[in-house]
Amino acid sequence: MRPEDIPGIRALPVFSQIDEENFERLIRGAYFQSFPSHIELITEGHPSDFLHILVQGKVELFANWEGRETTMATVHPISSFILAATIKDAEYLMSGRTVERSKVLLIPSIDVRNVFADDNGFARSVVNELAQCYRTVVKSQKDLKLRTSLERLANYLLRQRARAKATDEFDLHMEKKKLASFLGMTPENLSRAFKELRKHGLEITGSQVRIIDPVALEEFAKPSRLIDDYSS
Amino acid sequence: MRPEDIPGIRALPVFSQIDEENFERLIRGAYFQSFPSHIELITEGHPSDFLHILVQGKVELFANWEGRETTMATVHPISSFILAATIKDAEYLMSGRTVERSKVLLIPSIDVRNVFADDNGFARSVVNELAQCYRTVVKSQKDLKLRTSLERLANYLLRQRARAKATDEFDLHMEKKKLASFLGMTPENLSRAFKELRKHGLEITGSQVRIIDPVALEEFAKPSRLIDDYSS
DNA sequence: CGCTATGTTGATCCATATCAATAAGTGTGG
DNA sequence: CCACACTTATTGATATGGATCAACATAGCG
Repeated sequence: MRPEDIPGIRALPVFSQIDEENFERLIRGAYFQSFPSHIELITEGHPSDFLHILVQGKVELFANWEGRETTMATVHPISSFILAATIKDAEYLMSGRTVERSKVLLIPSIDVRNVFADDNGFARSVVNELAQCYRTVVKSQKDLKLRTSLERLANYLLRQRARAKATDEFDLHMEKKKLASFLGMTPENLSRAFKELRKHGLEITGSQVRIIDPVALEEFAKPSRLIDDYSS
Repeated sequence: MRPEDIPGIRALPVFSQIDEENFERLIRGAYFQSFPSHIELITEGHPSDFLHILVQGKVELFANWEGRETTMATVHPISSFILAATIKDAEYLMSGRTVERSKVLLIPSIDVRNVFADDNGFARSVVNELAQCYRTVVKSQKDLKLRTSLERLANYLLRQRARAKATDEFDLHMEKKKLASFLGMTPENLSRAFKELRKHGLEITGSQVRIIDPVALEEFAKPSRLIDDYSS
């Protein structure tokens, strides 16, 4: 564990309220590992041995059933993933793979559970983290059940725009294939959906998105605080 | 608050690790309320004033967007709902209405947050509860994205069978209309799906389900521990 | 530079939604 | 307790969003 990496980890919301001594305990057994792209880090159904913290790169969480596969989420630095499985000492519900060169901090799950049992500040941070995760999935569920794929795409793009500090030109930071899977559609359908959104003030060239007419796009997408606001 | 109701509340997992004194503090400001059927208890977008605990009856959690509506979950006694919003002091993401005469314990959210801040056992119970909620929604998301509506119905029925202690004859404890919405389909489609499942060993008369051939149904549904096991 | 995976476009198919008409429940008030 | 009204459930006909299949273009990578 390189000393210069510690502050970033320490600053994570999930570790913010933790006692200094217990934080030491946590990272004592932890270690960084670098992975090339397209490496499966965790596999659904396996027990949680490590809490993963993505420090650099990008990780896709996905799930399989009967030969089908779907992208559930993308993890960006710096954030932890599969916290719930670690705390519950349960098996992973999702698999995770790198989509680019990534650096991950691996904290033995047993240490996480031990510190969780001892450190009251940490327990409260975990609550916040899990409440956030839960509410995010609920929003995503509403998105899936209440909207058509075209509406989901339009709202997704508006959320990306907000993340990109409201600039009207930004990059899809994802292969279209994965974006399609994330949005619950096929690549072909996504391709056509992008064309369809030209009617609502959108342009796309490769992975470069340009929102020509934000008002028109919003008018079509009808974003909702209760679905699209990922800050609460 | 009637004394005879307390033990059931106290026994809830979410209150199990709480200090006696703090439990008192929690229920001091709490009160029971009885509602007829079809009453909206909470509304999405509103701030969380009370943690709700359903003691008797049944409550449907649902969500709206642009005139559309979908059933997200059904709450059965005895369990709390909208815990995440209460802890985070955030607005509700779902609305809730009674679907039959129900009795609900209302605990002021402010008390819940105060006790959460003071009581370490409670903080840990909340973690368990939220981790459970999170994993349940993730499973439900996988169900939605990886399966067709027919497969979702078949697996739903197998889960109900497990809940009914593996008896092959049981009641749908829900209107078909709501079941359809919960499963992400229309009532018409559900009606046809039930008929289709006759090929796979299922019979239904009104709300009475009979699984004639559990093996055939499982063979079709292909239930998965990582989607359908609601105990972990 | 060429192989392989991704993306696009067109044609077609299918699952599911929508529309419409009954039928069957269910709750309410007389 | 019955009758009416209203909601829910079923069934059929049709429409459509989205999937699948296929061919080709493009781009990223070794």
